[in-house]
Amino acid sequence: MPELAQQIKTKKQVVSEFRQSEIISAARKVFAEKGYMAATVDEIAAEAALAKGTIYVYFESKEQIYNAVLENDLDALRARTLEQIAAAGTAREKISAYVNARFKYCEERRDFFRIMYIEPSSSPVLSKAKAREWLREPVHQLAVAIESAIAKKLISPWPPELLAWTVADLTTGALQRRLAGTPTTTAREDADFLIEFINAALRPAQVEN
Amino acid sequence: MPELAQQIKTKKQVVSEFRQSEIISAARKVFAEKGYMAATVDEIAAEAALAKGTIYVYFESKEQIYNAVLENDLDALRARTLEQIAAAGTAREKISAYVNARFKYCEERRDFFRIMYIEPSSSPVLSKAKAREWLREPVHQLAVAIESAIAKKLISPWPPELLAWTVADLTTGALQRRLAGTPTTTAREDADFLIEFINAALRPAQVEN
DNA sequence: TAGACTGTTGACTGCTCAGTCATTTTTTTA
DNA sequence: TAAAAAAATGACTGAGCAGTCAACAGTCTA
Repeated sequence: MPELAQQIKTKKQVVSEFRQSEIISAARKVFAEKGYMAATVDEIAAEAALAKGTIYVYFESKEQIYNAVLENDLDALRARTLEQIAAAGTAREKISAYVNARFKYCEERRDFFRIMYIEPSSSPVLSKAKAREWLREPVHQLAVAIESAIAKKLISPWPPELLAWTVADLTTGALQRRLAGTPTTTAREDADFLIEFINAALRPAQVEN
Repeated sequence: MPELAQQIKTKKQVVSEFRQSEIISAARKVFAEKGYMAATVDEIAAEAALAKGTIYVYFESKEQIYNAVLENDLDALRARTLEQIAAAGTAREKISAYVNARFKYCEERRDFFRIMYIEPSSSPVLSKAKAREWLREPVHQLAVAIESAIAKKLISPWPPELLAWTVADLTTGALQRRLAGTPTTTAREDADFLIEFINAALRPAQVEN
């Protein structure tokens, strides 16, 4: 009965994945609150309403849980950002799309962003270098679009990669500030300001006649 | 013999301060490498070539050592940035001064910046909120200068505080990127690009005739 | 329903590390 | 140079926590 075996195995996997995602959700919350080092596996277990032993059935270590949380969310963020960028037409629109995608995702997944922005890179975990790797592709897409816009003289001739990273920095900075305090402005206002600011900088210098 | 007592006490204080600053230096290095949580007092002691017990003669706790490191360096950074801003004339020059002061200090005090940019805020330590407090004043000075430049129509009419924080974000972002990887550009190039970029954005929109 | 099997549990173990303090070393005083 | 004072030391203690595992609970099979 190979089909049945197949069936059983699949069911098992489904349950296992469900448990894993439950644990990841609990861990995300705890890590966002305490940071990697200060968070305990007991807390994650309590948050997930499971015993510690059960956690270790589905994950090998605290570190692996942490990596699972980050990989999961970084992957989704990357996919979404790339999607939005691809859907946009001009370089300026792609930049808007980038900024907006980040702001939106940050609102939706506050805990993930807290981990991203607040976590030390020096833990024995997925380093910020690895995380940066994940963020690289969207930024690179921006750079490509910027490059061709520069060729068409639509925007000032600056190094495209540098410009793209600058857009990323502005977005990160604004989001970090929002996460750090109680923001006095709405996310929309902040995002719009950023986009306006970037567009102003990109405006090619007026040609002297 | 009050003078002698005075003398003795002063000498004691001098020695004590010397020891403290030795410990702070060692701690800065270790914290920069490992982060607050992962760093151990034993490592700091080894780095300072002292026994752990001696550390506890001059500081009450690991947390206090950490705070001493940050307060010390944040204070110097703030003072220097304010100085440079004050010395500059126009708003644009003040912005340059801000960016340059940060870049310079970052080169000089790599370890401090590593702690600043890489440390979790969630440790039971001087929070990023407190650190932000320290960074607030220079940014505010920038905002003041920007405000009056806007009044003179020298730069685009955007919210001054927001603009000032944007300058800070750009600087922080660029420095973080430099610290994260092996930079392919010089600090000068990065700083100059930033300043150019900001100036381009600040350029008032050309008036249509 | 007995027995086998799968998933869950939380008390327990071993290790790390912040902080202590009785002892030793160095410096000062007389 | 001997006694007293100050500074430095590092072995030790207790707390906290990652990871384990023998026992238990729930589910399926014959």
